[in-house]
Amino acid sequence: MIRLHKQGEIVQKLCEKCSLHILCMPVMLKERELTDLGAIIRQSRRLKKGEYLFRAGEPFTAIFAVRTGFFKTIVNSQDGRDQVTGFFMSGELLGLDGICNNNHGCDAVALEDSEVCELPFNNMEDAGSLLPSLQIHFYRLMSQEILRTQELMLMLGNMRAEERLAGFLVNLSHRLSFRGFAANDFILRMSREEIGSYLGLKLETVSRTLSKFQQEGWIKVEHKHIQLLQPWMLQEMVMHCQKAVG
Amino acid sequence: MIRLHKQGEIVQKLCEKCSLHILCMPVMLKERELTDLGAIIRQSRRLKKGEYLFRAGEPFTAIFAVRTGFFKTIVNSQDGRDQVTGFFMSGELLGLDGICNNNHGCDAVALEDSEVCELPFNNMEDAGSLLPSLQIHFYRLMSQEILRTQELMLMLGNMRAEERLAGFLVNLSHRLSFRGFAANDFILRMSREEIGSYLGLKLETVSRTLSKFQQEGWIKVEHKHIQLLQPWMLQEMVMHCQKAVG
DNA sequence: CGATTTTTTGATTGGTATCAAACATGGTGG
DNA sequence: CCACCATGTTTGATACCAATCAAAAAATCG
Repeated sequence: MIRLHKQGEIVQKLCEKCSLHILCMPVMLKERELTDLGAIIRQSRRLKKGEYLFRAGEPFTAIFAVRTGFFKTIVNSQDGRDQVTGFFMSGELLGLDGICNNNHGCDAVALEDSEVCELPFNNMEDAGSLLPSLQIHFYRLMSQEILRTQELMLMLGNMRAEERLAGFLVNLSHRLSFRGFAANDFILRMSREEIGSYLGLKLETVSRTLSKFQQEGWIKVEHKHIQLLQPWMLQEMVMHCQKAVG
Repeated sequence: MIRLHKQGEIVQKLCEKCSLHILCMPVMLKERELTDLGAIIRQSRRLKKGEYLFRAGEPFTAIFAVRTGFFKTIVNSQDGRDQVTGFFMSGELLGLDGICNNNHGCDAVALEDSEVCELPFNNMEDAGSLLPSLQIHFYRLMSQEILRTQELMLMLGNMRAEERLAGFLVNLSHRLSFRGFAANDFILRMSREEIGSYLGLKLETVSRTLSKFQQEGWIKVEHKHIQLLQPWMLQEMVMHCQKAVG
């Protein structure tokens, strides 16, 4: 938990749902450990829309937790084609794929003015040996990222355009509501093209599919403002998709 | 390194390239640490072809390193469709996605008679605090798994059937050669359908594409026996694919 | 050897990409 | 404040790749 912030209460609320909560809330820890942990989280960093938090290939020194704002990550293939591999909102972690080779495996770009907490990885290592529970917590976070990419693989490998987009909207809705935002009324921070890249579709297909969902009465689309009118229909589509269409 | 094995030398050779090498080779560690580490790796376990090492949902207690043989992992989607998410050969790690929720996120099935080393995760936690370098090594392994799935996502999201299969063969070739096997002459341990599931293709497409590669003279296919005659052509196809086809 | 499973190959269908053009949006500078 | 341009979005027509349906051939297993 970052201290000395003007809007202390708001920050605390954000932090409650953060993956790094345990690192920031020394209250739960013993007195001795508290002092040791003081230096783990470094002061937050602000980024303007479009700014890069890090780029693929840059030396890896820290992991980041989104405090406010929205990010995307992009992997660059050898031949210039690149793909969005994730969208990250407050409380979510960026940069875990950099640990492996000591340099970042993807670009991270702010999709709106944002703020992140920086966790230098060296401190992390030290803290891990001091606090076994922290080490395990961190294993969990990394494992969760593996689960996330597995789910995405399932979408990319098995699902049709409509199912992928439905899955995307439902997932976004869940994550927003978990963080206390409206589940069925939100602003898309990313372009149609970025959604397409993430889902392995072309931007025209994304646009067409959103229009179709609107015609069906399942959602309301006003540019980037999305309302889920019948979210259960989207959920349905992700679950047994071949029936819903065939 | 498992001791007291009949074919000591062969085992040692296999272990040299194993991800868990560092856990098994106490030679590199100080005397005191050696004793502590004695109990980390548990005796290996044998599985017959078709046997499950673990199933999705089962309580997670250990991570496994393939010692000999070949495995696939499968994620089950809610509606019954499932997808192969990886193939694992000797030295590679299975079960990392189970840490997150304390139960396994996928099935792991032996594709031939196999043997694994079992690493109880509790021991792992203890060992991590004793040996910081070990903890970091383990972070690296998990990060590597994230990188692997990212690469696969790129294939599933961006590539055409030919490119995916070329990428698959090249990847297999690299991993085999890293472990001292022939790079351009190997036996596929999995069926066409399993390859298809992994690559987001139907088995017919896999079969057709292999036939096409053979007609081009790039590979030789004899059932499960594959020879790469012009591996650079496959590599080429993965790198700048649109040119090679358009 | 026969039964079952896997693989190959062909014909057709269908979903998404591609190409193209109109339209809306948001930011910039006059 | 508005005109303007660059960018992003929608929608339509067409093309193409891979899925599907189908059937024969080959391999595996008991």
